[in-house]
Amino acid sequence: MHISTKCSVAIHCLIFIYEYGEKRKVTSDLLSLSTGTNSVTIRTIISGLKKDGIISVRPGTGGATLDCPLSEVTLYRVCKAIEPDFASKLIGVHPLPSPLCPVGKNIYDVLGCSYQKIGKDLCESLKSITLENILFDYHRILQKPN
Amino acid sequence: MHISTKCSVAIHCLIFIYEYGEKRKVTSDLLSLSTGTNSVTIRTIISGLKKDGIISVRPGTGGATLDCPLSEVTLYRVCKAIEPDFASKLIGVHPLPSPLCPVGKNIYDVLGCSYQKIGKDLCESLKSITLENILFDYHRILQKPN
DNA sequence: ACCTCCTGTAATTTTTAAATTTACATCATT
DNA sequence: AATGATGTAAATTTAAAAATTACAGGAGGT
Repeated sequence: MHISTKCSVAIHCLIFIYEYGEKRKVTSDLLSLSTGTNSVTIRTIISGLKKDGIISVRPGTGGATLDCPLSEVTLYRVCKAIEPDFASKLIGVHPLPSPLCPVGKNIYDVLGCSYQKIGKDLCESLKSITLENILFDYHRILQKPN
Repeated sequence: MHISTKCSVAIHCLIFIYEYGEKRKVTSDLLSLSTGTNSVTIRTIISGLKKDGIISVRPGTGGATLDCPLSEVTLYRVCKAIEPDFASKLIGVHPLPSPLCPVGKNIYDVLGCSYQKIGKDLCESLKSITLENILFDYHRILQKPN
């Protein structure tokens, strides 16, 4: 049905970790401040990224660092890490079509044919953008006056 | 942020109108029953499709009919008709990043670069599927035993 | 001309999903 | 042991989507 803002928060965190992860300890509280998102949400996102091997989090004492080449971190991988079945709920389907109507009885399967393709195409599109690309944009925007 | 279930309801309505629009008067109440969606929502969807020239609705007495070759009705056109700026809100962005943080201050613009491309790709994908394709799937599924 | 059935919208309420808050167990370092 | 983190679970709050209610038209039948 939708890709949540979690994806945006995740990328925000990854940029932050890349930029500051070596110099200082990047905790969920710090990311919470930078993103304006509460720290529990940050931790679930971070937890997903960690499980996927994109970042690692120092146990006990805390702090996150990138654990993967920038060019291998695609938007697809980020979305998948934080919401494994995001692609299948891109477009919502009305839940109560009439089983007495030939259209209503079959609409779910019919839409499935097309929506699967749309989902696959979206995944390809998300795979085409990497954290490397995004950091390039970030630095370009940073250097712009004002 | 997401493509709503309205898109699915719209396609359901279009299939229904194609199948029964000539034989009987397809009203919003009938579509409401078939889709399991209330008739006001149906009417706003129908209204969008009408404005786009996909269907026409007999004024006063009611009833909708297809007004466009099946091959020209793409999913893109349907989505656009019922939600003109659907592509720009595909992926949500967290609304309150810190303006004091270099990342927070620029994240909106940075994400914009990538999200615009994703949005464009999605539109292309949606353009590749027509009502003709969907009706083909529908009839194929109808003919399957059980 | 009037009644009926339908559309088109506006305004409100309900429902549902997402995000926040609260709470606490656990894990390293000091 | 004490501190400052993470990792989750459960409950509350918030915000978005859909349903409901209400009503002003339009066209055709009688």
